Amino acid sequence: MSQAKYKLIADYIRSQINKRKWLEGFKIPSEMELSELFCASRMTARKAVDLLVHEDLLKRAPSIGTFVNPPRAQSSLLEIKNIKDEIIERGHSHDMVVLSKMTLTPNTKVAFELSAFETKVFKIVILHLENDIPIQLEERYVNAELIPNFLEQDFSHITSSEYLMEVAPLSNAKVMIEAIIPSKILKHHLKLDDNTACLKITRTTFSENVPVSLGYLYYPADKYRVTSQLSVN
Amino acid sequence: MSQAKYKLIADYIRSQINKRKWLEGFKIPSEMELSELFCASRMTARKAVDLLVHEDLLKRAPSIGTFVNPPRAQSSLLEIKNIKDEIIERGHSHDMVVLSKMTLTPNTKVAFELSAFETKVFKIVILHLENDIPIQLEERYVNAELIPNFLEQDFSHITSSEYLMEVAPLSNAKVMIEAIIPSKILKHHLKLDDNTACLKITRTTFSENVPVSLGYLYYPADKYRVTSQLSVN
DNA sequence: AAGTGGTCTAGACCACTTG
DNA sequence: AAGTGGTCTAGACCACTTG
Repeated sequence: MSQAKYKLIADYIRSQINKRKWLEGFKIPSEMELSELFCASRMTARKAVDLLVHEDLLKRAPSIGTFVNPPRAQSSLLEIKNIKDEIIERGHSHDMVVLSKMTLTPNTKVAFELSAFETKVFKIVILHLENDIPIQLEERYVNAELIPNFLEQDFSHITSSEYLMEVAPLSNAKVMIEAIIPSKILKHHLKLDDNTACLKITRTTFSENVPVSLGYLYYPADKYRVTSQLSVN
Repeated sequence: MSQAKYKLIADYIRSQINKRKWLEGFKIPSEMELSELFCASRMTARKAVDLLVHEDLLKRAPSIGTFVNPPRAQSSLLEIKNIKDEIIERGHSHDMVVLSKMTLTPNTKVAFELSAFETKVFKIVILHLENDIPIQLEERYVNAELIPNFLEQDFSHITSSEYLMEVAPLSNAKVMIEAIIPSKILKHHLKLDDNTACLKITRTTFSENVPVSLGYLYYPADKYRVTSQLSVN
């Protein structure tokens, strides 16, 4: 299959950045230079740059040039996106390691959030890797009555979000973002040193206003941040 | 001020959607029709559509047409609330201590965010107290050319947000949330112990798409977290 | 004066879905 | 066969910053 020329140019720029040949603040070749380099018209080179500006990888400064933005995984709070899609969109590899699976009687907090006072809940702990580097530890509780086959899924291939989306389409969610000092076990799984904090996102998801799942998502603070654009009107 | 033609076309489409003349699922005029309607080339009409596809307002279906998307998920993180209003709403007392005020030549990062390559910026550092307990350290940079009287304000009585809102009404903002291990000086000002992380919110605010102000807001992680409700549709 | 990104034109060929 | 979006070209003029 053949790629569009502007995608080839974008891939080239992306790879220079990923390979750290072009670092933060680097002024990339001008649109004219790119178009000559790839025997393309300026509009085509420009389209490649447009793509990466939209991905927040580059930033334009009119009359001056186009520059590499600071690196870092980013995520928009607004979108209900799972970590896998986010990683794939960045063109990186995504892998999962299932650390544990169990059925249990929920503690007060979990029971309250899931309105699971009468039923058991399933718990899974999954480590998500981006290019083989830990990026998220997912600790998830699911109402066992609502999603009876949850534990039988192969969570090294399908994400919990994907499976839940299939069986209980998401209608809304409640999100909380906190900063924490990582516990020993978190430091171990996320390979954190003593100088790195941890971002904790707690997300309760609802299907038709019934709480289905509660997830505690832990991220290494040096590799992950949440971003959001907002506008008045 | 004159608008680019593609923006006019985009505004037209946006207004049709906002006025509910074009509803979810509606097939908008083809790129050829739009270009004829506005006496523009197809590439220009296409650029307008591109813009709205990126905003998630439209969706393309090759060979078929371009359609209006369902309304987007929304989040209360969107609310542009300042710390003072938040504290007052809780029925608590709010006080501010101005730690520093200065005029300086911006570093690369600040210059980028504020597009302040040619001008000086003002910097203020303010500690916000809720019931006499430190709740936010605000480090704010403001384009000195755009807001020339900024430093002369009495920031122990008016917040920077309130003043900025007066002189340069906010049109949109970019927000980033991170977790950090606090520096010594942060620990001191926020009275943090060694076991407490710090939530860092970076917010760039725009007035009519011109970046006006860049704020780094630091919160004690044990006293502050961000919450948000979001719903699909 | 030379270089930059921002915008725009008037064409072109393509693969694909539809009547 | 006619219509759609996807891609691409080889130009053009603009405002702006820089040497």
